[in-house]
Amino acid sequence: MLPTRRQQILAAIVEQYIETGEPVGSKALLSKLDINVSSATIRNDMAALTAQGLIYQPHTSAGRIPTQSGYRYYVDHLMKMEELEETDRRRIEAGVDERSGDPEALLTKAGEALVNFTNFAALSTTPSDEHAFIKNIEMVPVSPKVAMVVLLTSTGILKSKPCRMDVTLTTDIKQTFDQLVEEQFRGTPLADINTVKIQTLAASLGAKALSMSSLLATVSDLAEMASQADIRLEGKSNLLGYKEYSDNLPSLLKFLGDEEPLSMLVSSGEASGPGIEVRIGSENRFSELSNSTTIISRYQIGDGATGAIGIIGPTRMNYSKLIPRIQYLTDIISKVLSEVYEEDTPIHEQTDEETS
Amino acid sequence: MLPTRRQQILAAIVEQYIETGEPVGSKALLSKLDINVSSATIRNDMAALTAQGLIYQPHTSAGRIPTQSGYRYYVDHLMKMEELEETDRRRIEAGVDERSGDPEALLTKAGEALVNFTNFAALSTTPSDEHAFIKNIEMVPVSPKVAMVVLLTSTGILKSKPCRMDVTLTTDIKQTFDQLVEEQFRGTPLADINTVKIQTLAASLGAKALSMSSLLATVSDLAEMASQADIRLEGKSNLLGYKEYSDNLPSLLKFLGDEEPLSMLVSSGEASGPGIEVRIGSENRFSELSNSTTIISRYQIGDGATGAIGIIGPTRMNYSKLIPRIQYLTDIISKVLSEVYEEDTPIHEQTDEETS
DNA sequence: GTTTAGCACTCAAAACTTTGGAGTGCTAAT
DNA sequence: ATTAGCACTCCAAAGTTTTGAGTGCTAAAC
Repeated sequence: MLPTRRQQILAAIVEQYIETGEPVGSKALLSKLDINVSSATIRNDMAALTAQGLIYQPHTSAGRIPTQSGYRYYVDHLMKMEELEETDRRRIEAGVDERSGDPEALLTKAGEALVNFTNFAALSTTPSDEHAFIKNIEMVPVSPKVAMVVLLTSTGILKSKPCRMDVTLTTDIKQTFDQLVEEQFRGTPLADINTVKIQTLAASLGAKALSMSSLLATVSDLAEMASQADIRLEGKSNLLGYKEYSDNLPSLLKFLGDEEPLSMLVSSGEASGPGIEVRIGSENRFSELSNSTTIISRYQIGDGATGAIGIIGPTRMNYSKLIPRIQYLTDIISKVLSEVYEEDTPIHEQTDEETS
Repeated sequence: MLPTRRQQILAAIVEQYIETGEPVGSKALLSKLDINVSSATIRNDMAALTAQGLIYQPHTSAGRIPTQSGYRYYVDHLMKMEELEETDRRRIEAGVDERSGDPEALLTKAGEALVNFTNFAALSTTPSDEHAFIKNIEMVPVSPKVAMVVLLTSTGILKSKPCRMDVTLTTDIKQTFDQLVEEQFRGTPLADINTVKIQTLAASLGAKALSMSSLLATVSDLAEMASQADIRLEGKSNLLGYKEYSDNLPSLLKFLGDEEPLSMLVSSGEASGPGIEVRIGSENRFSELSNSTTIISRYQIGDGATGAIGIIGPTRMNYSKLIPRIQYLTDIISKVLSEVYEEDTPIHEQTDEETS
């Protein structure tokens, strides 16, 4: 455990550096920390902190900058979370004002809100739930050989895809398909739809298999699409301008342009439930992020589907301000989505009885 | 009309400058243009071209750079379109390989393809058609008071929106709605759906109006959403790195982040049909684009819906190479989409007879 | 033992200077 | 109309100087 004064000094260095972006010298600390020691004493402490790897000098005659471990120590032990003002809350709420409860729209809005109030890049994923099931599948003819197939899940995710048929569409085909949906798909967990299931199903159709095959393949694709959360990243261009990125912007932007590493980034957290996770520099496992911090927060709908939102920015970011804000945004998302999607049971049948 | 040699000189300056980005001097031209005059002669011609405002010098002792008018003259009179190699064609085709014919997916892919082969920012709009009509509307309950409403148009655009009900959903409500869709909406041109129509319709429902009102409002919203093309811009971050933007990148990116000016940009072209339009510098009406060129090309599905794709980049771009490529990409888009959506008539009824 | 004043030292950044060369415009000759 | 020749301009790159913030160390003070 660090002596108190050294903790104060480290905290002051981190906060000052976050604010100004300039290396912090002993004199500057003196005025910031009204503490009754001389600059020489502070220099001694700074030398000790440097030896411990918590701060470093960019060159011999410069002030100190926090190292990655320095930030980590600060976040873990020294940081005081900044309380949210009422106006902050209201601004965050306004940013995700999406009354309809469409999860995709809401998450997009949340991402935009993060981009706006953090000035970093923001990522968001739609909810995914291994227990999600198919609520409905519709097939609508669009032209003689093309039908639009639409799948809706219990978590409110809607995916659609055109299906190009091998044969001309007939009402017969549509009826067969609708029946199949009714008997085989509605209520089925997404996880249960796989190529094996689709193939055995096709086999059982006998003569009708031919006309159904491309439709079934489309259903399978849609189930696949709906079960994996999609991830989006916004505000990449916010990252320009941060001088810590001036060297390696191209490689960072390229990295962020790919979906795959991003979703690894999101999913690689502790598999545990909700919570906020701060990864500093190389704690993100990707070399492209070695001078970035990610703050990723998980939301949960009722006690079912989960997803994440978060930001990516330079390690020099205002942790004590951002963390509570992201936390609050996450809480709102959980709340709004839970209101709409909490009850897992389809109401179709229930209301049937009620009204009769 | 410019004398032939001056034309040659202007063309050579434009081409050389496009290639290297450096001001072009008289000696450099001498070797590029094997022409039997001395550098002094060329200098005289260059002085004349400068006087006419077609080229300029960044400073007294530098070579020449094309002005906006210089580029314009080049594009209008001097440029030789570069023929497409077979491999180019194939690469472009591969870039938009989207067999399904979903217009939104296809246009997104086309935008990505443009981003990749031009290294600029690319914009694309989904098709919009004032004669488009409603193909189908589905309403699927999601929770006791929320239904997902999905609208599909004759042009293959699918829009969905959750609708939060004032009352609990019942099968009765669903039946009423489905009947309404059948009788009032299916086949109706999108342009005919407006708040007046919705209100008169609601009035005619009598007692049922209350339970229908939010659903009808949602339908109205969806029709609105479906009738206006959405526009997307990709590859903004490609614009980093061009030194012509090093000053005013932030304002440019901010401008490109807004949808509204972008759609004005796309729609402000001559209202005429298909065709490719090159706007250089201030020919784009926005001050933020004063050192950018936009190349915007319109595609058309059959003889109905139209949309646009295009690029935004610095005025220093390879016009003779890009224009034919964008043209070719446009042709492909038109062709692929026409194949699927050309026939405007719903086939539901036709096939009914065929199979009976 | 911890703290402090004082001083020599270091080094990056900014300001300034030097140099080289590409390119021009002009003039007088062809 | 074209050209050779020359004086001139001015940027860019490289080199130089100046400045000042900040350090580490030492020896004295608490």
